[in-house]
Amino acid sequence: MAATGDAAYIKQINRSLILQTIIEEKMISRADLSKLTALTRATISVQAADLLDDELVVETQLEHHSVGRRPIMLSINREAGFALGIDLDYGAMTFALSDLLGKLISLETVPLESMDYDDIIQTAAQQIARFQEQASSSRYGLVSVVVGVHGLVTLKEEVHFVPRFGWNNIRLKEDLERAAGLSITIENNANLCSLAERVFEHHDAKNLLGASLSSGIGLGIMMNESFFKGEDGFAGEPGHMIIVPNGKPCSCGNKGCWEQYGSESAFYHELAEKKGRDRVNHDDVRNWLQEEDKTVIEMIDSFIFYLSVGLNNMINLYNPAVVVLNSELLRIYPEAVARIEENLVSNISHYKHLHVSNLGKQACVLGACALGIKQFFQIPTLQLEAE
Amino acid sequence: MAATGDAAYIKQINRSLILQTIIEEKMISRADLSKLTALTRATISVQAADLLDDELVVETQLEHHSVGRRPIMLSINREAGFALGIDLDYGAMTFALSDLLGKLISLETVPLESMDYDDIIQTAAQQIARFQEQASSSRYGLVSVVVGVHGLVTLKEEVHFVPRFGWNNIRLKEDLERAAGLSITIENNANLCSLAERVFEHHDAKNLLGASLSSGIGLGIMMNESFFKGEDGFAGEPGHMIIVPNGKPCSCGNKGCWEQYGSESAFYHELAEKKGRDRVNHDDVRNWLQEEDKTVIEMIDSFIFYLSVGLNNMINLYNPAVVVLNSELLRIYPEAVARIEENLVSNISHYKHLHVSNLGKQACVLGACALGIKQFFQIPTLQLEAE
DNA sequence: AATTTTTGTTTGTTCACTAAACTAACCATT
DNA sequence: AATGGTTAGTTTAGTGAACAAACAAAAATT
Repeated sequence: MAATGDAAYIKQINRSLILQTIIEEKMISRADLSKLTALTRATISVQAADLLDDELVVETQLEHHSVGRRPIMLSINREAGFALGIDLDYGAMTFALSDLLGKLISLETVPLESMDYDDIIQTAAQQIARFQEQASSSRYGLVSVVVGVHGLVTLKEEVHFVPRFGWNNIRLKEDLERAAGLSITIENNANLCSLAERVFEHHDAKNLLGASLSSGIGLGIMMNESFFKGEDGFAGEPGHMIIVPNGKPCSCGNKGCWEQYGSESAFYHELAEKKGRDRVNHDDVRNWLQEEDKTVIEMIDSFIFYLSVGLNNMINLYNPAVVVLNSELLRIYPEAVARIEENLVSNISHYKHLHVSNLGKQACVLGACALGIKQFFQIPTLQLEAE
Repeated sequence: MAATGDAAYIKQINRSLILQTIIEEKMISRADLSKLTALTRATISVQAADLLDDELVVETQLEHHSVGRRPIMLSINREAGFALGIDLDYGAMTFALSDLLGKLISLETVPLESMDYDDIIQTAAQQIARFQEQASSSRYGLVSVVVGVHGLVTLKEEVHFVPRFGWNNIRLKEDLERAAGLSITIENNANLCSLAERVFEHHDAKNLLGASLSSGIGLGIMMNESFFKGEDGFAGEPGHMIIVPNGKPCSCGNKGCWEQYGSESAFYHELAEKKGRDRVNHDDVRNWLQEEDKTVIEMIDSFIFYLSVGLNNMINLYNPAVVVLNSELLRIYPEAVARIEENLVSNISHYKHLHVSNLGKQACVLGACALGIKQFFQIPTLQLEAE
């Protein structure tokens, strides 16, 4: 059983604390680390020596214009290793390589021609090998590979269900690890998006919801610096929350699910019907909006009403500090946030801020890199600059 | 800043682990503790000596019928102190005194004649003093006083809002601590109910939802052995989840909130209307059910439909292992669970078990005692026998 | 040049753990 | 009764990481 405590455990705790403080402060002396962490200067010196030895931090001499001995500044050796984040989306895989402070080194999107599982594994493995080669000259090489999957992922990182690919209970982790020859982390894409918002954008939000609106509605829940996953890892499926009893039928077996009313594809689908078209896309909507097309504005208002109903429910259930909506549609509708907030009037709902994401489609890969960095440093919280 | 590690911290971690193991195993030797905790026998001996010294555990010699030296069994000194749990409900306060293993020593309900805040504080303080006297001969006396409040409680234990009492931003903790002269913990009643279910009933459910249906719908969320509270402490207010857009108006300012459809009082209210009565109560419904009254059965079915809609939503958002419904109404309708489960058919919803609570109205005070015991022993998880 | 101030290192102590040897107590067999 | 085997619990020596305090280094101020 047992997670017992011993000296090594203490040292690990304090090492994490020190690393985390260095990342937050960007550049800091041993003396200041001692003040911030409440560890003695002696302890800091020993730990700093270990970190220097491991090449995880570097020393810098700055000029100094106050009394006392000049401090030796410590900062993260950001190129000691690299993190690879992968967004395994329908139709395309996106790869992001970042340094240890989350700065993007390269960002590439590879279209997925084949839907065949083995082909996808092969393509991914080839790309991973390429990035591994690119990172190989650094001290630690590729420190992590994290794959974002647009579906249900269990606590054991098994892929339980991915609607667009038609995958059921796939052992993606094992298959990809075998093909690529290194350890891989599988995570739900909405979780990665919410982590990205937390790490790169909302440094004050300890409790954050990230909702991705596209074909369905994905929800990433960051509470107290960690993902909220529930018993199996399936927490946060708000798309199948019933908001209209006996409403539109849904593929899940129920009627009136939120994603039949509040997802972007529901919006496009209904708009196409109203416009008597086969399909409409993002650019059509943008043009209609510039022309102040009445039908479109009415439909957006209706969309926002149903969106707000679901948001109201999530806010009541999770009490987040910040809610981030990742939606291409809302990005082109400047009043979106104001319009939604007009609907969030209950005196029970408590949240601090509602935003439309700035990270957009990069959120998933950025979150994947961030997760890899967190794991590598073994730190519970991470705050980085997007550049 | 900083929660740093040092030797004392290690010792505390291992002490908690040992105490928790003794509670789980009820009676265990040092040698077996060593096996279960992976600490060496030497370490266990030192810690056991401390615990004996603190009178938190006692030694027992049992007869023994196998080879080798006879073990000295350790078990919790259950009467070293007592926990007091208080349910501050509208109209009545319930007090439960338990030993350190959660066995009820006394259970008393005091009607609240006055609604005046100061009178309530006075009454509570007097009762607390009585129980403190009762516990005073033990080594630690009253080790904790936990008050369950039927409303929103912040992370700092401020009472933000209690509908039935009309309280807003009340400093109940401070006022009661001053009047009673000891430290007091304030907690939301639904949280305490869910803790009680976890501690006394569902020992395998790491992730549990406890929903209390009465005048409103309260939700206690136990995830990974701790309360899920959100940014302010207000997470889990499903009563104000909108399940009927533009539905019945609610006091919260929205329309179509779940508690207008799925709470017991909504049910009674609507039934009274249908029956052309001023009001109906629990016994009326029980009688009608025995007579197989058609109106009542129809109405229960409708109630269960709306109840299921909300449960479906909570299950999708939290992915719990176990959902416990605390409802007097459902207790007298034996098919309740089966009927609800007929509605939970989505292939996205994941939960393991749905139950109607056995603890009923005692859940809150039992959970309050359990919380006090957890705090006193400083252990993250607790499993006790209800007797 | 001497003084003050701050940074970082060195030395010695404390504390909780482990490992291994030891003592204690019991059963089984001869 | 004596011996051997087995399990329970204690003692002792050693390790690692923290802390405290003294010390050394380096800069600005006087």
